[in-house]
Amino acid sequence: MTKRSPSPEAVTAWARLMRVSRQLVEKTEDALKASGLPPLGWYDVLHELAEAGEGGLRPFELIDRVLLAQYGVSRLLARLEADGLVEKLPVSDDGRGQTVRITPSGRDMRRRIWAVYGASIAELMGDRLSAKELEMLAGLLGRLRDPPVTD
Amino acid sequence: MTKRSPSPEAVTAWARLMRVSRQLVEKTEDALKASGLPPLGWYDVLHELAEAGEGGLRPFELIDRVLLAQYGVSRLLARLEADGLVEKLPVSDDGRGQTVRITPSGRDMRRRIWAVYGASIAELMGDRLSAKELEMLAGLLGRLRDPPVTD
DNA sequence: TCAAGCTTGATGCATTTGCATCTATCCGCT
DNA sequence: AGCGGATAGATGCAAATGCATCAAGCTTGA
Repeated sequence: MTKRSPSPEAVTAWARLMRVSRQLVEKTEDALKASGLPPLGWYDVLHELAEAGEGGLRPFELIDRVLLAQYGVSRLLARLEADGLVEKLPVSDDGRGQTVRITPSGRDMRRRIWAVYGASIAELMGDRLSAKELEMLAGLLGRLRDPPVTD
Repeated sequence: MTKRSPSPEAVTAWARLMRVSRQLVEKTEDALKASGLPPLGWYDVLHELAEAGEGGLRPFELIDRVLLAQYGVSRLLARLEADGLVEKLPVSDDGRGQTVRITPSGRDMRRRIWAVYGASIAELMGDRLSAKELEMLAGLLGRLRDPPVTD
């Protein structure tokens, strides 16, 4: 197996990406903590479940959407359920599985998190780049995604 | 305190940034694990110490450079020292402090990690965007950085 | 039909992280 | 000199994560 060297441009872009993404996450997490709200991961799950509607989602469907390992989803859902933000329903045609649905209080929590999360996004991204630049950034990032996106 | 809403462009760019950065980190960590190498955080510290040269760095200087909390640095250095990759020296003019210096075996480890890390960057960034695009990406990300960069 | 193997989700155990706090030293001020 | 507060670094304890494995249910094929 031959190892390749990255170009200087690739290294610079990588370093910026790593540093910036961690800074943004950290600041947002700090804002959430300061408001007594749960971490970002909770929002991701509540968001996906809210979008899924009454039908809910199977835990394994959440794995790819929130980029967590199977056990990560399992335990995060357990915490959300313990807090009454989601509920687990047995699924008729598969005795192993369950369907997870967001509860009213889960929807409420999602809104409360978004008030802070959204403000953080507005401050950290919206205030620093124009709409055109944001689209360009999203486009470039889309090409790094797996699977790559070409919009 | 009035909460603001982010623009759709900002939300899209944010979502892409979050997802892509996590995917890239995950793939790179997987590659390191597959080679029996330590995680990315180890590289960051070894890299900073290698750049610092024989003079080494004080632990508190690493905090901002590697974006870790104070206790994170303290414990990561303890692990690196236990593995013989760095050494801690008392510092003459401050009895509280210490200077951390990379060892030859630390330099070697840094090289071994880079062989995999660099290849990962080349594959995940270099292969997907042109040099021009990488520069543009770095420029946009630089504006999101704290403190913002205007190069 | 039923054994072999796959999928879904949970969990025991070790490592890592986060938070709060601690010790030791240093600095500034009176 | 000596007190009060700040700074450097470590650490006890709780929570979260990673890894391996498990149990239960499903599917396939001889």
